[in-house]
Amino acid sequence: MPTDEERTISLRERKKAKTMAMVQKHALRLFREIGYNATTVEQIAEVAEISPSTFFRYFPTKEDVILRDNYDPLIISAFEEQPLDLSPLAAVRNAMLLAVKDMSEEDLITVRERNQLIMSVPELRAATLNNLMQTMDMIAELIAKRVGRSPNDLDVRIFAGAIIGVNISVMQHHAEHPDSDFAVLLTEALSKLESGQFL
Amino acid sequence: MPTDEERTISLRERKKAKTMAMVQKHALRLFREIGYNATTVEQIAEVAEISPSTFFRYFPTKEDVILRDNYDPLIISAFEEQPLDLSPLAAVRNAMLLAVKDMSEEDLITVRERNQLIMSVPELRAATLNNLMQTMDMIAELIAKRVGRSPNDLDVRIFAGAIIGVNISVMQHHAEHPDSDFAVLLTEALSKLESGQFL
DNA sequence: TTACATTTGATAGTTACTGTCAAATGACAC
DNA sequence: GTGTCATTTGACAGTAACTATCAAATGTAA
Repeated sequence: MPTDEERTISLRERKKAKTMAMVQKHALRLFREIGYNATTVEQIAEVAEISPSTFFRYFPTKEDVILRDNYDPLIISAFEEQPLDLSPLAAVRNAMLLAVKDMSEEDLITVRERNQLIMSVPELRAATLNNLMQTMDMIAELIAKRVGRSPNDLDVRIFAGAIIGVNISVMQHHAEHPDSDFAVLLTEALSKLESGQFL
Repeated sequence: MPTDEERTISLRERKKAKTMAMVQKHALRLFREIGYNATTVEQIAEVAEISPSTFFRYFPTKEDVILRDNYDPLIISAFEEQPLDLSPLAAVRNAMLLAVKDMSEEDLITVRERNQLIMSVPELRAATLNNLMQTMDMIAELIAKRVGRSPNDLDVRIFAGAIIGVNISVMQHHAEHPDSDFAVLLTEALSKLESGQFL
């Protein structure tokens, strides 16, 4: 008995989604079991029962199998719902929190494990930081629109940079202290940024 | 007639330094002329008149030929000379500025060109951001010592993160606006961070 | 000049990734 | 169902960034 989704999404699309999920699952497992660099794409392809060519059709790089995520759109839509009387930073903070709060307990565990892996593998960390620059640009655009400035305005950019920098610290801390609550950490950190009183 | 340096440093060491400089010079030129990805290590080795094996002895990765720098030690020593009555952020700001001010006009041009290249090549940008995390850790350590806290203290880390984030924004802006004065930009940016009044 | 330590180049791998093409598979009209 | 078309897949042959190894070349120091 097909669900709603299965009715609207074609068999082809369903198979693709399934394959992609399987590949990611096996890849994450292998990376944790024998290490990121020690795991070859060939091995991943083998356990996921696809050819190496197909692997690269789904994921342009080996890194991508871990890094692919979609938080930015979530943040964008959450940000645009924030009341205009909030300060820019409060709006960003709420938007980021909403994106986190939307996740199930299970998702949070996955995210945490993923984060630990990323932070411990230089290649993954570098690629993640690179992605964060896109997020930074996105934040700059959102803020710029809100305060009626250009996204290229240096002040806007600095603001976005500080937010991302704080995020990186929190990610790092969270990877080292897995029991901490990411949402709480992030809220506090961004509040300190607003007051200018870090220490 | 050998100079002071030539007297204290062996022929072997002098040759190595010369080779390394040559390789970097040719690599930078080729990257700018035909692009980073289009330039192979083999090509660089050929024009620098060394074997590819030797290239990798000098530089562990192709990226490294561009990214290798030594600003951190400069910042450390400059930081430790800052009077204790300065705020932590003022001390960091002064230390970073001193590291920049120490450079000759020619150095500044090289740094600027290097920065433009780095920011325009994803691989180089990613690796640079990764390196900046080390700088972030270093700043956290310096600050921690100064205010008598642990380098793992989250507040200290957040502070260091914000500083690095601001730095990234300034680097990005400087790459897009080569005529701007990096030192001035950075000073203003870090001041805004201190007051908490970005916008 | 000799004896030793370090550096270099040649060679043969491995692995992430790219391009191409024919075979397999799903979509859709009938 | 059946045939036709578009999409997806796998096999194959490459490229380029590294890695490991070993003998030849070169600097060092007595």
